[in-house]
Amino acid sequence: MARRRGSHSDITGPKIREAALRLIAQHGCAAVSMRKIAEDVGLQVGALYNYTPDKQSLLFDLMETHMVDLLAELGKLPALDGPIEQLDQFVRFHITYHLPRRDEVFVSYMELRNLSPENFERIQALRSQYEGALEAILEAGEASDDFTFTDRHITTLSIIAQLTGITNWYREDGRLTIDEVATIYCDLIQRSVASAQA
Amino acid sequence: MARRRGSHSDITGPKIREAALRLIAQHGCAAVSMRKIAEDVGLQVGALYNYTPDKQSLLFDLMETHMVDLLAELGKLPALDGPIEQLDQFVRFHITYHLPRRDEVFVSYMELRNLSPENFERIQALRSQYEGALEAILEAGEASDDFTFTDRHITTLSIIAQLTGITNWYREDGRLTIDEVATIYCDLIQRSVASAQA
DNA sequence: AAGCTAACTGAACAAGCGTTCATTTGCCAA
DNA sequence: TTGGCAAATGAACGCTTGTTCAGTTAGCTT
Repeated sequence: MARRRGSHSDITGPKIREAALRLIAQHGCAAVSMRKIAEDVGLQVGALYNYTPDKQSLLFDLMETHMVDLLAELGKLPALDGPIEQLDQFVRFHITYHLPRRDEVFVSYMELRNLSPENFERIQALRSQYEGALEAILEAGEASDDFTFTDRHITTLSIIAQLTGITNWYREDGRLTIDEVATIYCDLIQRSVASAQA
Repeated sequence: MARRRGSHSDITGPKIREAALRLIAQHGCAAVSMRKIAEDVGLQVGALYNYTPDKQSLLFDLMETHMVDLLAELGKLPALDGPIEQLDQFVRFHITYHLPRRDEVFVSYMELRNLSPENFERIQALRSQYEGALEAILEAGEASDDFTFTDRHITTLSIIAQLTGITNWYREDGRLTIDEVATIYCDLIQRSVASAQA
């Protein structure tokens, strides 16, 4: 066989995805044309269609990849015993995973409304899986009397929002390292759910 | 004088703003054309330009109006004595003001990147003012030993993110009233900043 | 009733959009 | 060295975009 798919494709494919991710995060999906993505990579528009059937699929692929990768990494965490330790682990994982991936997070949250209904549902399902992991920790903590809250599900969503909000203000060259931010949030969140000390 | 500005203008102006806000919140600024806004109101495109010089100004106006109104309402709150009461008041105000204004909140947060640099700065300044009000409460609570946290500014941003996230999942026809949500969040947030009991 | 003018129409503008495809390029296997 | 095919080009498609503007409509003021 001569010239299998992959000689340039291995390089160009990821380059397109990287450019698309960066540009869409910056300007929004509807504001970034296929031509601008191609220009950023150094191609003509037509070439993009060797890598994606259409713009919608490209957007969906970026979002799905992010969510799948996130869940895969979450699954690799070592199992811990107590809910308090598990909550710390989750919070720290969320922060250290998300902060170096600002573009992915931005796109995955802001471009949901530009997905077709079926694509939207698939991303939502992945997101629910992630939220479910946190809610399970809260449930365990409730059972062991480590945690107390008025409404478990809302507490889950509250914590997720709190954590995801970090990507809106965190700057790598700011005064805090990712680890310091993680420590601050572990403290805030543990206190917000901790049962009153006996 | 005959036919002063205002005979139809009083009605059409707000109708355009309402339609623009709703459509932009739903689809994003770049995805909503001036023609779609006009169609929604029942006009031809050209008529819109009697009310806004261009699309950018329309978007900015929607965002600025929201922020200015928000700050005005915040300013009307009765002054309370203790930081704990002030924090409760702020949280409850944020929730009751924002939840019935989902479109405004959505647009004000998601369309920041579609603003020109100078318009962006003006909105950011208004937002900082709002965050400053919360930070002042936290500062007072720190001084009175009611509150304890690792980093005051980050705690401020964290609480704002936590509160603003509510608009992403709250549904008017859901199982909780706005007041119930407010109570849950007052509890969560108070516990996350409260000093250990003596 | 008449006339003024705010409000709106409808057509036009150049530019840009997503997508398609016949054609060219250039690397690799033979 | 040559043939084959993946990869990229470049032009074209019909359509939509934001914005402008000369002209039409209609309601208030006199």
